[in-house]
Amino acid sequence: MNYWLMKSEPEAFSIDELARAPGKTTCWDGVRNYQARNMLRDEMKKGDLAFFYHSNCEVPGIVGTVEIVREGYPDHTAFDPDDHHFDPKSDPDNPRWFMVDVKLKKKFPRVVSLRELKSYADRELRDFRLLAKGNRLSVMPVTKSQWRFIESLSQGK
DNA sequence: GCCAACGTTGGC
DNA sequence: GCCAACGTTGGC
Repeated sequence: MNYWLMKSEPEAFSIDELARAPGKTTCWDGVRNYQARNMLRDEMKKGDLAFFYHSNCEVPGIVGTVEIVREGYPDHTAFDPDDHHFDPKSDPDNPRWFMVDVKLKKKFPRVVSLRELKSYADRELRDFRLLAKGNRLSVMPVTKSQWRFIESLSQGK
């Protein structure tokens, strides 16, 4: 089993919206970056777990966990001219963009903020991709030890 | 709203 | 294949 981190702008889609969604499940659409696409399409497996990260907001940080419940399949929003994520270059017969389905596992009792995560950048989170210089990936791998550490942070104060 | 750091596009 | 111009991301 592998671990991941997935970013979403809460203004576009927040963890509370996921909690209200039917079956607490949603398709993770709109990823338009090839590196992230490859992970969604090829590497994420059913049963994998991912952190839900709120980006571009007042307190950016990790707000909970989700489970991958459906593996990579074509992102249909790329085919819809009226959709914000429409991409004329994605052909239904040869889709360029992919998505997975995720189900809410747990909303953390508190936000583990980016600011807090950064305070461990020289220690437990030394190689955390989120903290790497210039990192803009919206989907990225997390190691097991990083996962455990951040989960334990979310339980404490 | 600003802007640095990227990624993509397209002319040549 | 180079690279300038442009668009996006996302913290602050």
